Amino acid sequence: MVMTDTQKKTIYDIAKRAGASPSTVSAALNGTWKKRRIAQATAERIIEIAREHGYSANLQARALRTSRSGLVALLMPEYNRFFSNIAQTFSQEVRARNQCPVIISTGRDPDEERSTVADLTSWSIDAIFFVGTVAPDDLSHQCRAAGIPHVFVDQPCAIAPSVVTDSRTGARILTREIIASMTKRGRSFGDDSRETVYFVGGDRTLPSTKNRVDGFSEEMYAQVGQISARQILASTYDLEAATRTITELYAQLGGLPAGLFINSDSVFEGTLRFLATLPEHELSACSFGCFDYEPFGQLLRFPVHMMRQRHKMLVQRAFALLENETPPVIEYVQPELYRAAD
Amino acid sequence: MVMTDTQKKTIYDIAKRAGASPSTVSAALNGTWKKRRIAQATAERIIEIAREHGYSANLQARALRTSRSGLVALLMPEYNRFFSNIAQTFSQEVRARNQCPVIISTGRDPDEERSTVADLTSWSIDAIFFVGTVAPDDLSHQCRAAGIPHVFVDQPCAIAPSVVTDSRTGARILTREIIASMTKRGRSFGDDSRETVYFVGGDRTLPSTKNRVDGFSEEMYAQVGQISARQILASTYDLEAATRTITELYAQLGGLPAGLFINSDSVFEGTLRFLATLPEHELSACSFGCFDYEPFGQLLRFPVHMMRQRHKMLVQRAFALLENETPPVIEYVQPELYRAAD
DNA sequence: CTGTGCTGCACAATCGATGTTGCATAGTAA
DNA sequence: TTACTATGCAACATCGATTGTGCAGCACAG
Repeated sequence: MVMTDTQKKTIYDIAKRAGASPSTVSAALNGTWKKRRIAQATAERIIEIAREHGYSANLQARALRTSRSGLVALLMPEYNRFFSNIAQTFSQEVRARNQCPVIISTGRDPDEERSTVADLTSWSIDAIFFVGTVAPDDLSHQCRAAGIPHVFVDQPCAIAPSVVTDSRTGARILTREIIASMTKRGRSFGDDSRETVYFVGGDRTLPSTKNRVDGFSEEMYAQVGQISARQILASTYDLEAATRTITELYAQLGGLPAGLFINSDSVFEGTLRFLATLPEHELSACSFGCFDYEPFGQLLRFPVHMMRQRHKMLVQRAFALLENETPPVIEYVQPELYRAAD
Repeated sequence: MVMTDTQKKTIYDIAKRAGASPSTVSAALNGTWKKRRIAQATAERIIEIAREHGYSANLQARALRTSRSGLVALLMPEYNRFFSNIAQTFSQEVRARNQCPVIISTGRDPDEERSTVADLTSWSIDAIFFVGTVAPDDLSHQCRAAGIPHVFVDQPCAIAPSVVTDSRTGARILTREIIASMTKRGRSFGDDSRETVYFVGGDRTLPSTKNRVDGFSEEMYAQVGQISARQILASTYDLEAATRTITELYAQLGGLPAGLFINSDSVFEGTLRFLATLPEHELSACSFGCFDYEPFGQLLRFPVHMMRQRHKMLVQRAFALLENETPPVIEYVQPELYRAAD
């Protein structure tokens, strides 16, 4: 056996070995030989030789020629639990379609997002999935200009197909659960500003947070008859900031409120850094709900109700929208309530 | 303003607009114009025109010509907490080098790993980082054959540069901590098979688990004078399997053992699914250690000591090895102990 | 006025795969 | 025998950027 492994094989090499022309080899290897009236025997012989020599096509060359790369990209803000789940499902779905998943995190930076999309278009990417992006409309325009099919997940875009969790309904249900839990604990809504539910974390300029705030407010209003702007502490998803927010709230109220609506996994973690310092009885007097699912949340020293976003469904619906070349619609996926044992 | 956004710009278009030749445009735009003795004024004019027209290079064409893609890949088994952290750091480092990170999960499937590497070589990838791969030697051979620089992280390879956590030492330290915690709880090592520490989870055929088992065993032997094979329950990283394992152990022992060495995040989660069903006093009688860092682990109803792998350091050292073209060495990074308040 | 050297750029080959066009040969009908 | 079609394949242009080579034009020395 000659060690020719390090030498790159091209269709020209294979053509020489097979005594055929490069174009015949190309046709044989990419499956179009039937269309191109290559004899089956010839095709099979070429395929065999290619296999023997460990040939694999140069994908740059192919992409340059066909202007299709076989790459499908996923842009997401960061690698937290939710996004990682999305990424995992995305990878599987792309691979199932015989394409190559490319996953890129842009850290919630709009400039980074823009330049990444520019990069991707330079790679003649076949499609882009945007998850939780900051500036959907700009990105959609960019893609449209480059003729790249794209879809938004978890963050709606007015001018492109989107699949999002129904945050408003989810937030209503979660709020209802928190209130029910409060009642079980014998807390009732009073004049004391501690005796109510506070909404912590997220970014109100983003639709998902906005919808959760809306759902929260609606349910509060429906059940309690009032809701104050002071109850909404939603300015960022940042973990450290969440720790500060809850610490300040605690100081200001002179203790924990009767209920906490925690927006997202990262806020959950940040909040817990403070909560972990509190004595048992303070924690068990408060009712917690988290809009995100965190398995470890089931196992804390106190019950936490959670809304689980159905990441698999989100991704699969997104593929469906993409493949049907749907016009700009927003499709909603209902989240699931995880009800803690109170 | 003419809307020419959808038209793809090439150096030929720019050349026409600038009244220059494509090669001059190329040199101006890719920064080699000085080497190629293009007048600064010409270069600047071309650059300006290109910016006006929103030109961006066709990366396929560049890669085809130069056989360098600007892509750097990370292969990892799945998106758990540890790997996601690695991915995050990796992305930042790659971007800081003006290259494009490509992250792919292969689900611990050797065939998938092989075919993915084959794909990547077809993309003339510039370098590959392997994290927690199943068959390092095969992969290294593949890369070597294709002339692709590569490095292994968290899983050593005998024939390529590797950066791994010092699992043996880490496991010794964690075991020491568990034993100390047991002593505080007034548990001592006796004939009763409950009165000792059990090692749960992981895959002994993999070096990292093997080293942790070794470290665990050494420390047990050093402190207690004996260690039995029955104490090692390490056959898989699977989450569900971990739940079964701890359930069976509990049934078999008639309760929790005095100490548990939990190997990895996923095993932690699986174990907790069972532990969450137990009453408080049983949990507080057992000493827990986890070889992985899980922020929520600090916030459970019982203390858990954790070894935190330093993912940032791992990735940065891996880049260093790659860039210095180090010969096959294994570099060790010490993990950090998180000591729970007992 | 010729020769030498430098500056500034254009020309053309090249990377590897694709696909259109065209040219032989064989087979069939008239 | 002639005309026509179908078959099987090779030639060649092409995708867009890179890069080795060549050639004007100019300055300056001899």
